[in-house]
Amino acid sequence: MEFDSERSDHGCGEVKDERRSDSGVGDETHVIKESPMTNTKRTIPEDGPSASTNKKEEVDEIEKAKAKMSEVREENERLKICLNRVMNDYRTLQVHIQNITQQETQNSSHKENNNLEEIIKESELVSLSLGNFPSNPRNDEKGKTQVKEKEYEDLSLGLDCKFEISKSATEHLLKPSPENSSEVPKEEEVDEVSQENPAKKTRVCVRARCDTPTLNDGCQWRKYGQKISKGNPCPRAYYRCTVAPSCPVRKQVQRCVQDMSILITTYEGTHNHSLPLSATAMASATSAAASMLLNGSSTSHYSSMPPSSATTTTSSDLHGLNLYLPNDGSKPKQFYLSHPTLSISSTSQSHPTVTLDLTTSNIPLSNSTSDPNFGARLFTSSNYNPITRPLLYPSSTSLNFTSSESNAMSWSNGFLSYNGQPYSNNNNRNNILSNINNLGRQPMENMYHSYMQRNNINASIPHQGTTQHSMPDTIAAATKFIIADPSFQSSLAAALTSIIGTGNTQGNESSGEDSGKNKKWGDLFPSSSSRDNNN
DNA sequence: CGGGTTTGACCGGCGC
DNA sequence: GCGCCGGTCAAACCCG
Repeated sequence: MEFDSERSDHGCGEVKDERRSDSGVGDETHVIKESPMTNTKRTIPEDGPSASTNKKEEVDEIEKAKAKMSEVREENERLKICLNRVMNDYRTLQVHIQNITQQETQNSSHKENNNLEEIIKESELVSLSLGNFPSNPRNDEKGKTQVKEKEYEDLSLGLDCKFEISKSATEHLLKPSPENSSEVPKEEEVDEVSQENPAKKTRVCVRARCDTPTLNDGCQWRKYGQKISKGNPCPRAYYRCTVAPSCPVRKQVQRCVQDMSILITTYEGTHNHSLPLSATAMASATSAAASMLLNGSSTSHYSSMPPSSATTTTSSDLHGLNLYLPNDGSKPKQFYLSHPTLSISSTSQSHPTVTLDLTTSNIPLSNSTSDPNFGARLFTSSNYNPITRPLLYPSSTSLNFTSSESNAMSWSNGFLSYNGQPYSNNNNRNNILSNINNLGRQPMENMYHSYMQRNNINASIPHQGTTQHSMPDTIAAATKFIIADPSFQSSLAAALTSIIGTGNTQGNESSGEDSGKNKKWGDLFPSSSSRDNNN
């Protein structure tokens, strides 16, 4: 509850400040904070008896303030440089991945023409789902890579993830000319197209435990309708975003029929305005989830599972990574990360839907296994075929998923560590842990190269199914993926933020005991700063 | 009184 | 073509 009020306090009123700090990257904030201090200090020596010493102190204070400001400026500069570097790395790696994907496609095309056609079909299906694509058929390889690039951009636009990195990176990729600075026409274009094809927008469904009627996601919503939907006695509420009057974003809120404490929130559409920080967290999560789905839609890796049942959670590759253990029959085993449960699934309805399962429950949700360790179940359930997605250069990351039970995996400065309780359903625990640790000790560059190599290897191995990877490979692959994909890190962080928030609403709030609760975004993912500090 | 919610009516897509 | 169902509209209502 405290969290909710805090979030709402930091709601839309904060947008202005964030926008301001975008240009100055925090300079002004510091100036504003410091100037009253210096002002009050200045008034002291006028009344004081020893004016010279006080003046000296005043000068010292001013000098300190100046030094601090310059430090902040330097830090801002460092961050900018780091940001640029990340963007460059992102572009480079995306080109790499595209080349690899092209090679894979070419290699497998003569073997698996039918499947490739299916992939292309499904790729276009997802493209349509965003409502942002021209419907031109793309038959050549170049066209397909352009599709992927466009998909990536459209997802980020269509699902509200409008961070400067991804946006500018995709802009650079798509239009190398420097004339892309104007964002407004692009958004208008996107909105126009999406309005042209409103029935095929991708939706992002967020499942989270929440006592409140709606999930507090940082945006302002106005309820415009309520319906009893079939198969669920709980009414479904329809909300419209009211942050901007013309914002087309809508969300549906409904209680889960199996567990009334679970709130199912489905987002649809594109915000045509800046988002508050708390809203960008959720938008980031949904965008990352959707991008995982989307990027999993057009690869030459594919599951043997037919894209049949609409809502069945099945095992599939995640960016070429199978996060499921080999099936022992019915129950899929999952990759336990830490406290919150995060799953990503998709359904193939009229709206392709990505589901972020942020519930932290012992109660099995959908068809997942029980979750004795409150582990973060990380899996995809995609009816689309996976893809070798563009990878960001893995920056030096500190991704800490420490739970209250202290059984957690954590990334710190590019190294993965695992503390406390192990993997529950695993006999090869030591192998896994050693594998993880070995993996974690690799420099990030080596990790990337090894990943690329493995990708090439995997490209030559025909995929018989989605459960062919060994468990250590699964963990390693998942680890690599998470490390390498900042958007997914954002997703996880947003999920954690959301979980922490809902946890508070459930009366689990303690005054700062929770290690994650008071952590800021940058504390969770100080990737840019930590990397820069290494220089 | 303005803004948000409620709720019945209406519309369009889809399956039979 | 018909009916079901999800989604939206808009008038009435509520609340601060």
